[in-house]
Amino acid sequence: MATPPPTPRLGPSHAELLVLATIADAPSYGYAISRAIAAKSEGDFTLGPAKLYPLLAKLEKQGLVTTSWEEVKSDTADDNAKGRRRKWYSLSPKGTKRLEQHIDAHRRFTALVDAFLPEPSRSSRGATA
Amino acid sequence: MATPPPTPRLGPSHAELLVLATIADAPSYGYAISRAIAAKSEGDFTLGPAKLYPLLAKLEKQGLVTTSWEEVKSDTADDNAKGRRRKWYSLSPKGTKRLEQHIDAHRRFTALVDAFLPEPSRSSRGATA
DNA sequence: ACGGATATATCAGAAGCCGATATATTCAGG
DNA sequence: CCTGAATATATCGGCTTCTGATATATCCGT
Repeated sequence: MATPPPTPRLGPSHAELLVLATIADAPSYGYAISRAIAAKSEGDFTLGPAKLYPLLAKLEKQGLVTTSWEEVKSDTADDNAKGRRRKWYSLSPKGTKRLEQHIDAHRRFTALVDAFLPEPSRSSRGATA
Repeated sequence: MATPPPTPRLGPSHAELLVLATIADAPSYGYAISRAIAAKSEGDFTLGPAKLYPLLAKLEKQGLVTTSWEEVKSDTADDNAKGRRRKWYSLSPKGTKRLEQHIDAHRRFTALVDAFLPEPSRSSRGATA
């Protein structure tokens, strides 16, 4: 189901955290990152190209990720064919640190929300239904 | 302390969630809301006037909150004195629903983050090292 | 009476978001 | 083989929102 219209949108920190977390596991490239997030969230959270690529460019510019191009040639392709390009993103040490900051901030934010919502049943994970 | 410069900033959904959660407990007014959030987060998260008041105006416009003015007169004040004004914000039924959506989205986001971070030690709070 | 806290609010410049659009290649089906 | 969908990257324009600064006015402690 994945919830019909999730009124609240994702903020910039959200997107940055998700992207960094995605490539922390293993290096990946734009399109795959977008798919991975959509897949793992079952469509709840999506990162369109217009949001993703500028974000990746920003991360690269800030030295949080390192990049490299891969030429994806088909079997039938001519040797001179340019093929399709993939730009791979890896987490730099700086990016790892930033990710930790994001996670920490997220955890603090969660604690803050919990502080405003004393309901005991809500915050615990698991026990979904 | 409260972490020196928390690089990741708060997004719009973050702010909306916090404001709605704050007045869910009991009605409040702008300045108090700002203080409450800063206090409960120990200064980690702050909502300045330029962010708060436009946001409150938006919430009111969308019918998520209902408002009323209070005239705060001092004991020594003349009866004709205008006094200081407080604009109180209460959560409307619509706002309650929106808050639940926010909380739900936040929980799903948290689960998504956890999905990318299989480390078992991470999701529990404390033990920062 | 003075400064700091209370209390609300706006402005201008910057940043970021979203849907649409562009380009090009590869793959699957008819 | 040809067409359309998927893969893959990227930008544009309009709009919303963020941020720091500024503005106004009152109340309280010393």
